[in-house]
Amino acid sequence: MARPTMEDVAARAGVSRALVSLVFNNSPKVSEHRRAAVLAAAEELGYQPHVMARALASRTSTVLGVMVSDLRNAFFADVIEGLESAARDAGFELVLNTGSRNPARENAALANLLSFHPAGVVLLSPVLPASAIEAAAATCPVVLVSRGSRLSTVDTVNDDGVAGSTLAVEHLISLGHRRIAHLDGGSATTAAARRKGYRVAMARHGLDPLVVRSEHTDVAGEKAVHHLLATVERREWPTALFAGNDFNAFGAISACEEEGLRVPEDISVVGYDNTSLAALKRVWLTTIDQPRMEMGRLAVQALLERVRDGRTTPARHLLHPSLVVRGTTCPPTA
Amino acid sequence: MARPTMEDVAARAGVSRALVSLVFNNSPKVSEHRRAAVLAAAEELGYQPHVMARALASRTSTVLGVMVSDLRNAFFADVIEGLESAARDAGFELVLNTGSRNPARENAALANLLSFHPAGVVLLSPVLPASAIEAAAATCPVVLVSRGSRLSTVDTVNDDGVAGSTLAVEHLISLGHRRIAHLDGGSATTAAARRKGYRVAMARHGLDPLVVRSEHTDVAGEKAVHHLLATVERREWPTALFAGNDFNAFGAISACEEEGLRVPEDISVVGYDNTSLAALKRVWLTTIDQPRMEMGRLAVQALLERVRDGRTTPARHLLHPSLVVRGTTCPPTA
DNA sequence: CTCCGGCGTTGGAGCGCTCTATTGGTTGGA
DNA sequence: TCCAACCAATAGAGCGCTCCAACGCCGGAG
Repeated sequence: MARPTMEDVAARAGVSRALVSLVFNNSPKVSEHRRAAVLAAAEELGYQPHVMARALASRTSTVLGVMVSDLRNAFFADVIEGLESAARDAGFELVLNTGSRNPARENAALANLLSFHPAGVVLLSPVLPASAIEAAAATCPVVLVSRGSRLSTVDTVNDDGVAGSTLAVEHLISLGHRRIAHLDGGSATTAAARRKGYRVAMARHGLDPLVVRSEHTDVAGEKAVHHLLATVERREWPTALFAGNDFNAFGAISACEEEGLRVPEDISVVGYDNTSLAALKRVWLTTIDQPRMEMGRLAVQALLERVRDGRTTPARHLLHPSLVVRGTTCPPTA
Repeated sequence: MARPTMEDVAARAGVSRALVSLVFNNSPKVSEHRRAAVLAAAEELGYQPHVMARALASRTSTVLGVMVSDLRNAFFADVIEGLESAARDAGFELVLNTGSRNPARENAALANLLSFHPAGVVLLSPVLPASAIEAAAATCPVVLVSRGSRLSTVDTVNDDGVAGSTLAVEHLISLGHRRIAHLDGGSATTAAARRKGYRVAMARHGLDPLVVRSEHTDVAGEKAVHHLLATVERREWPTALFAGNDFNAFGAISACEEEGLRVPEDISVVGYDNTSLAALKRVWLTTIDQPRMEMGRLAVQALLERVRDGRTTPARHLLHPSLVVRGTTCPPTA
């Protein structure tokens, strides 16, 4: 278990420890034959530089802390893949932590991350109070994903929920729909922007908005539709539904079918998020896709700009979502 | 950004650096009033011990490396939650990495993890060659999750796929089914055990097995069912399907409905994995649940036993899956 | 033949911490 | 009264590495 150190490599290669260090930081001022000797010795011993020792000595960290509010949410998995690939390219490593959408645990998780003295910290949709985020930002660069902030010390990466909703509504309108209801995401952080985009888009076309209070779950989507159909006169029924997210859409589709409405012939449904669920052949949901990997990459980039280029102005990335047309939308039947 | 060190705290509290160290390792041999003074000073300065420096000095690491072959798979998210909670309880931190189910990238990810000189490494369903795993095990304790191994230097944590299949088959038989087909998982690592359990359980009840080659995806499940129904005489059609996993089951259900078979009235379906998909109200799939969090916890425990208690014999955890009865199974209609 | 500049190389200090050995001060039993 | 025993506290070495200042060496200019 005792792993070889730089000293061991130096001894075996017949050089000084400093030279080994230079080789491993591929300094140009090392003669070719020495470099080869060092590399050979390292190879034979199975030597691998000690990240922590390096961090300590160089006073710079290659660690990027990542706090995920909810690992189970597949959305974050994609963002993390983006983070990971960007981090690897830049020579950084990720240290991951979960907060389970609980402020106290998120705080502990964040403290934990900070104890690594990381180069930067990425918070994925944290439920932390702004004060905690501000405190962290005093320590190292912080970037928020899927959560806004006014703090000038933190960067943010979000999808443009207003634009996403607009895409959904415009798509439905272009198909010929005019009575389009929105199943609202309630208290979810992303819900407000989506609702706003819906309202604005509807207004632009002179259409009356119809917002049904719901949540980002399949059960809520189901309930909302039953409620909607029960309270609205039949001939006033919407011909299209724009759900707050894919799960909600899934529940909404179930409810529609239970009510004897075929999707999409009788009623079109659009989701949001483009989760793996939406791509299942059976569901084949028309939905709004957020560039998740890209969001991860941008988060890392924002961090690096602060670390390497010394940027101090806040970066505000608002990414453009895109429409993924699948099988749950079609023109309304006259 | 310059963070306070132990030296700063010591100076402010009017004690030596060593005393501060003792306080932070809550040694019993520190007088109460000094402890209070140190804690107060640390609080005022916002001091937080530097994990890396500590690791270096103590020659022990509190880092647990985790390599996830595929972060997108929600299965691993649950396992990681288990790892995380167990690690936190034991005072360890997770360093995470992804391999994207690509041997070369997994190798790089593993090397990366090892450069932290972690206390141990958890590999979640790696596709790495055994030799790479063996090499890693020479460096620090290694535990494999959802992947077997003969190496005596590594521990393993798996679910008992044979037992899981048995549960599924016994459930169907107890409902009165006798013609039960299995939609095989093909090359997936877990498929062999599931297939075997199916065969054994069927044989025990004197029933003829019917294995349909498939994959762990919804599209494959759909295809398999269409193929099955096309090649088997109608009166010989199975009354129940045991799918290789939930996705496969989902596709299978779609296909059944397309063929005019109602689920579960005309045909029962059992999945495997109890993914979040299975719990969706619309799907409400009877399936086999793996104790994923528990698997994560056991993985950490296995590591700790090697690190702390010096265990050198391999641990082989085979966890018992359980049956989750939902809405896709019922007695066959005579 | 001496001197200088530059290159490849090295010693050593130090990053923030732990840990062993040791100090100085207090008790309590002989 | 003295010393062993004990306790709280500390000095200092060292973990594996980086980085700066300084070194020896060589070739070419003077």
